[in-house]
Amino acid sequence: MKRTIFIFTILIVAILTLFQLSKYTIISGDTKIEMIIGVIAIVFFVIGVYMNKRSLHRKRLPEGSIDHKKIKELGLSKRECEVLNQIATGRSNQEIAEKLFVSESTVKTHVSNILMKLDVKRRTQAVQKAKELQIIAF
Amino acid sequence: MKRTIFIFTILIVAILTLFQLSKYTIISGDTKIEMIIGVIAIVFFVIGVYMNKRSLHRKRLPEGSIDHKKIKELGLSKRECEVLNQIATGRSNQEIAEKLFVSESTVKTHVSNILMKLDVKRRTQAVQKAKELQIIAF
DNA sequence: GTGTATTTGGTACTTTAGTATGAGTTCTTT
DNA sequence: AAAGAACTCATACTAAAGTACCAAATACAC
Repeated sequence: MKRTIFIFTILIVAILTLFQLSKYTIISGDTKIEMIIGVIAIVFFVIGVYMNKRSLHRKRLPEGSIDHKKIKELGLSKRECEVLNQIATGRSNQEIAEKLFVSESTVKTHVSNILMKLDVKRRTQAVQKAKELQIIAF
Repeated sequence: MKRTIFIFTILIVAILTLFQLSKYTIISGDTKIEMIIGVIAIVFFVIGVYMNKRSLHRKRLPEGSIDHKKIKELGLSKRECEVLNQIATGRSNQEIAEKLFVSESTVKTHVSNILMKLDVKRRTQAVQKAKELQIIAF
């Protein structure tokens, strides 16, 4: 949020400077008007492209925001959600165990519970359903 | 492609018109230079936003269409792609076999080849990678 | 502090997934 | 028609994944 304010401040300053500059140059009369207009056009075009990109990014990334209501409905615990996300990245039980510093048995228990709660039979289906329900960040 | 040329033509015409208009108005001397610059700035800002949106849309929406080049690069056959899509829906080898009217052995062979070509070890990873490479419709 | 839910872990077992190898069939390309 | 790629299927095997059942440590609310 601080960065946004910072960027906007710089932007406004830049715009005002451009305005002043253009006025000043016109009065002195030794620069062609086309040049100034060209510069302004390019600058604002770039600004337009840049700001649009930023706003679109902001909309895309927070799709990572998860449906916490549905998670509660399904009764998924924190740990189970972690495991579910690990499954979604394509990791094996063994790899998940190493990543979360627990035994493979524990992971298997979690996986079993996840499959039950999501009402599916395989981990691949779990990933599919989790995506549909938007309870994972993918 | 035709539409792109059409849009660009209109754009260039609009820009030239603006230039001429600005020059004309300055000569007549009864409009303030700030107004003209402001209009140009706004117009080019809008153009920037619009064009950026279009180019981004072109990249995002046809994600439903698959990267056929990459499929060829990887050497994936038609059947293998079908199996890959089935895997992505969370189906088991047995279920895929029934869906495609072949034996489970055949499916296993396909899956093995897919894993090799995608350079992964598990079907869950294959789904993950296939999504990244945009070779499945998900 | 008592009870409930979570997290952890184990054993034993069944099922599914994946590998390796070989081979017959179909389809296309030259 | 011959070569090569793609598709098919089988057997035998190893490796994961998943189930069932149990149990202890921890956390947390009441």
